[in-house]
Amino acid sequence: MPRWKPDAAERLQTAALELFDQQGFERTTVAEIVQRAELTQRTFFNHFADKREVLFRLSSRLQEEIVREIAAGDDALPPLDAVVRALEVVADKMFEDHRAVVARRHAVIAANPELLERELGKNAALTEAIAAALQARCGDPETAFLAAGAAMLAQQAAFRQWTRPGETRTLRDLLLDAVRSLRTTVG
Amino acid sequence: MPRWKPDAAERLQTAALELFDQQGFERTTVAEIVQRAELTQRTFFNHFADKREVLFRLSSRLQEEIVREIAAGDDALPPLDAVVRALEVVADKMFEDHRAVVARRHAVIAANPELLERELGKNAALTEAIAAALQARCGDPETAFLAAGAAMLAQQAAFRQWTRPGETRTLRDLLLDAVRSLRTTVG
DNA sequence: GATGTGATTGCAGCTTGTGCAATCACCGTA
DNA sequence: TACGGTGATTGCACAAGCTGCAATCACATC
Repeated sequence: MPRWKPDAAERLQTAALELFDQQGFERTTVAEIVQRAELTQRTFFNHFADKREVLFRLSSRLQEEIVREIAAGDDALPPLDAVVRALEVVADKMFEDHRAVVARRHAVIAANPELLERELGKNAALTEAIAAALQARCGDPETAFLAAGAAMLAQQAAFRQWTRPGETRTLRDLLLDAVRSLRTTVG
Repeated sequence: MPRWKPDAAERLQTAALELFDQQGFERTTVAEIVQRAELTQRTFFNHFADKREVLFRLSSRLQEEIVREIAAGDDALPPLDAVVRALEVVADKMFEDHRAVVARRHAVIAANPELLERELGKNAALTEAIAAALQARCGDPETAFLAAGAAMLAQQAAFRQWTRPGETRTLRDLLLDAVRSLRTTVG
């Protein structure tokens, strides 16, 4: 028989999400999480740099997908459209079918300032990565940064709406709406 | 004679900034900071919620000024222009004459992921406050959010440039340039 | 002169996070 | 089958961040 039960990281994430959801992030200790996942504290910190990171297991993959999609896109597209198209593709691939889980996770994050800060950090890193991908194509760093930031702003507005109870439109449609609104508001 | 030396919070901030600048945020302990400021750890945590917060003493005042300036502005201005005007005024009042100190502080923050996350949190809170101030005037929440986010994006681009060594233009001018670039990129 | 206020302090204790060494199933190779 | 390397997990000791509670005592007020 195997020495350990498989999927330690996933078990830790699941246990953590359940506990954070029930009793809040601050009122949950790492000791409780590892007890539920039948592991030890040391193992928790082998998998995750800190207590917050357990909720962001997929963000690096998300960033890779988006950057790849930008690089694979049509070079003739204006920078903002290039990013938006990539976000559409990834929204369909990684979000659309998991609205309930994603909304649940987002509620946990939104309920705690520390987790919110971590998410902002991930978003900022993603924005930088997008800007770098754009710059590899179009050149000008400031344009790349502004296009990346604008796209992420629209994405954020769309995501907020998408996780509202009762909302049924797809994230892709909401993103396109948000881009239209942004063009009106800025232009 | 007075029981304690005055301005404890300011002394703590000064001591912390010096130490962070010399040896980095992570390599500096709260014990070192309070020793330099001639206070105790308990007093440090009476003044600041955590070790990072010592670098953000002025951010609440900054937020108040900007929100007040938006409320005091011309009601007929489109939302983005209303925010930009407020940012211009506050840039002149609180930043323009302190480029060296501000750049120094920004370098310390940029050098550490934890501090960067905290700054992103402050910026997000400021964006929400701006959006709320706009919404009190123009109504639509999504437009308010997008205008606030777009203005903060331009502000961020301008600030980056303003703190570059050798840059001599004013933050106000750089902000207006960034808004123009944003309009081009988005529109 | 009595009294209340508030900034500071000491201390005990919990939680997060790290370095280092040890364990032991699994895998490839001889 | 035997053998040695790999890698995920663990225990332990410890630094550092942060909190609750009670005590101090200059200062202001009456």
